[in-house]
Amino acid sequence: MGIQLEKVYNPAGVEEKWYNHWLQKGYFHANPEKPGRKYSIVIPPPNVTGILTMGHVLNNTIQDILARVARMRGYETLWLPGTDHAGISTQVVVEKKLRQEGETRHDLGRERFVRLVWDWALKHKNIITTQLKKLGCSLDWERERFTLDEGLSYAVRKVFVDLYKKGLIYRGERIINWCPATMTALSDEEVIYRETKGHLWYFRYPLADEDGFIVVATTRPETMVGDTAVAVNPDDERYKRYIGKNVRLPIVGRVIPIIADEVVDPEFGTGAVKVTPAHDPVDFEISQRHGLEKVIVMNPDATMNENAGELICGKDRFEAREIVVSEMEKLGLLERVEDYVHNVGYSERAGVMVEPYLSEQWFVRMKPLAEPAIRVVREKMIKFHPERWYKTYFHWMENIKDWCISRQLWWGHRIPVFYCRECEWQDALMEDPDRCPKCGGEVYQDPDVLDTWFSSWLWPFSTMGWPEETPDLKSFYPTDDLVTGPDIIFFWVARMIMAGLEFMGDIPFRNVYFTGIIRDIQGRKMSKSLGNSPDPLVLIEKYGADALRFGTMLIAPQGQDILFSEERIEVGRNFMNKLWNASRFMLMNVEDIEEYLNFGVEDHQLELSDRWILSRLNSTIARVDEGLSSYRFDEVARIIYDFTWKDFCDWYIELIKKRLYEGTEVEKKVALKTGLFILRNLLKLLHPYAPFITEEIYQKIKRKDEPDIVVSSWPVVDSSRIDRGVENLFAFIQEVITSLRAARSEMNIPPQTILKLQIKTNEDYSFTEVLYDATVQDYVKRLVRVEDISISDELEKPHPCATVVVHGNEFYIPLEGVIDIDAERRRVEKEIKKVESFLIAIKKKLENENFIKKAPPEIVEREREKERANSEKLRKLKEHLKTLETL
RNA sequence: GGGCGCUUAGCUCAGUUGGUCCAGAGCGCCGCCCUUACAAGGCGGAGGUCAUCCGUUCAAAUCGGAUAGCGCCCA
Repeated sequence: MGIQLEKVYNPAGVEEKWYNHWLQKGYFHANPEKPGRKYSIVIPPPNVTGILTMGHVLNNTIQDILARVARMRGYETLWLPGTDHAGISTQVVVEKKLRQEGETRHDLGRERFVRLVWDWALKHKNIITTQLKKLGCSLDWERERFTLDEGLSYAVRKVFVDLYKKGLIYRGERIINWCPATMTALSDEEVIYRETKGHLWYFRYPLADEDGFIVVATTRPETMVGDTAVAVNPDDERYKRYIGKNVRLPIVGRVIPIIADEVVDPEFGTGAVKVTPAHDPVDFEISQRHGLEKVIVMNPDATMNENAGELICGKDRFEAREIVVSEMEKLGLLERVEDYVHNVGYSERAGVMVEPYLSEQWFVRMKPLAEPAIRVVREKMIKFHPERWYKTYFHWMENIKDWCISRQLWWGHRIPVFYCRECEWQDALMEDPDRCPKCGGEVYQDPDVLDTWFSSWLWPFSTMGWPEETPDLKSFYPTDDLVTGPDIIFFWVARMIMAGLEFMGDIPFRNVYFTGIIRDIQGRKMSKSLGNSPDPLVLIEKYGADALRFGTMLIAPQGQDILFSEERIEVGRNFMNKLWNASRFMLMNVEDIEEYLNFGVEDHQLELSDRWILSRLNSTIARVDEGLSSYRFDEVARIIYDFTWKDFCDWYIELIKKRLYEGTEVEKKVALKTGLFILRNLLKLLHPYAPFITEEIYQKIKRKDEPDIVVSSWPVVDSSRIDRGVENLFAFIQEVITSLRAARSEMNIPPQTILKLQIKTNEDYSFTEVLYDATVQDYVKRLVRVEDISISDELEKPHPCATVVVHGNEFYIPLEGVIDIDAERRRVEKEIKKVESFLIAIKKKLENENFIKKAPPEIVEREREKERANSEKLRKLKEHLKTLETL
């Protein structure tokens, strides 16, 4: 009875079985010594503490597709896994946990705290790596890395020391973004600007040496206690006479100068602004130009410090704001308050308002690193997909600012700089020193750690063993593709390019594919707080990993954000089930698979449907290859989907049933062999998208000595099998069948009713001859449910009947007995209307002299042909309508 | 303020170099069917002035410009 499969595909069990099998066979392990072509990708390391999100599903499915295709194409393929220690967010999570137990990290001390975070991180790392395995990712787990690994930490230290010696790392006092919640500095990229409703307060600052005052507008009243000047634009006529005079700062009583500086926008507020050098980046610049004093008025936790004066010392910045405003009002110095919407920076991780804060931090000088990184992208040594990200990249790179890399955290790579307690000595070193090399005094290490991205930017080569010259680096660097979200183009992509060029002397990757961002169906970003972020593991359990992957790919157009809804995954599941059942059908007709695979088919034994499906298969392979090489993963998914469902299932399988059930032994074998050939290739094309189900089915239809699908060979286009003639002929037959089915349905003829059919052919049209072919007539009989066909070029039209016209040929369905004349009349009238409006459009074209003159001849000819066929169709339909009316 | 993107069927989106799809798919909707691979299915159907306006062209959903609305990034 053939090989039996379950009626419904059930992914549970199947997925784990094959993943373990693949791992056990070592298919994902890359050998750098193996001769031949290499392919490599490094994973964008997910946060250790993270869990799999839909974003990861999208991103890693694409990488897996690339890796699996490369593997099947015979490349020695490395997809390198790993995780990121995610400095701030990990430390925040563990501190929060500690707080619930009533402790702080300071209670534990640095060493114990870091150990605690390590435990936590390692525990979580397994969660995300297990999830990636569930998704089916073909990662080389023997090479798994973590940014705090010994090897990677060594690379980080070496890079720091090298850059320090080169003078590209320096320590300086600057305005940085300070996160008062986590009490650390942040880089510019870690600040998110959000439009925020606030106010503009107009304060009167009394002149110091005469009556009157100057009015300044500010959004941050609490910082006024740190003002060391008032600034106006030098060209502002209103204020020219004040420049050089002084004001007495209310509340604190300090006398500060009125200065002129170009950056002051006369349009903002009153045109006079307060200058608070220690709490505003622009004011800091002004202070540098004018030699102003910088007064820090806040503590690291954003409470006001003793410099702020008694009134607000110790108060939180927002409380201080209210106190200052009411005090100013009390003093009669508050002129007015306006509503004001402005962009305010928030900490990416902690979500609180970032404080521009003067402090001493470590920086990387970026300009010298950026220059070559701009060049390699400009010269297209690295390509971006889609291309529009070039512009974003260049804009950022050309306006690059120094990178603040020190963080006041404990979790991370400690800055390898040592200071002497006795003398001025300081240095960055690869080995921890015992004593000061200069004076022999006691030394201590800088307490801060490095920005997490300071290790991530080395990822493409630090994971491969750099600074050692390893075989991995030789074989797999530069990597081929990087797949990531555009949200980290600055954080990560740009910096990796700089690091690759600086330390490897070569680009880190050849192509960057930027995915879209997954949103919910309303277009909102997925977030924990909205609760709109589905758990991919739940989806995998419900629908299977293949369905999740395929469904996601189907809706992920290049460079566009993706609106996710679970229904999309159902589409994936339904497709897997369809494939499963098509395979089930093929297999239930097979007793012994080897027998069929060994059966040789001669070309003349192929039927029209065989030639057609072989042609379709090969053009499908070509389109899939093309789609993959242009990173059109959604399009490739659609091409495979359509070929499988429409061409293979709806048409081909339906057409071979006659041979399987009623054909000779040879006919049956030819049909099955061809069908299995199609199925085998189809499974291979689909495997990168849906690795599990394709392996499960392939195992049942492969020869015992053939390799598993995961390491089988990628289908190659056989262009001798692409036959446009056959495809056109078949399209005609499809049109005949579809038109007859539509007629049936519109006349409410129940599916059980078997019809008779008479065909009056018209030899003036190109495909007519094929209608006399017995095989083709069988196609029509089976798919339209007709039992008897009579055919001739001169045929008496039966009365009453339904008439369908396709390419000049008339198809009569005798309607004796249970016919519905009114339905046929309605149907024909509708059809006539359609043809008429089409003809009007064509005639309009053909009557246009310019069209005849200027359009290419073949286009004109095509239109003429359309006109001829449709005029004839119209004439015949009208005739038919007349006969119907006489009834 | 600068840059980028989007606007096609009720919903979500395809439509790669302008003319062989009188505009396609999935979901939803309507009708008929549990036809021995599949009801997670089959067959058929309804539904769109391709945001608006102007232009280029023999020909525009497709190219150019302007407008409107939405979204993102940067300052």
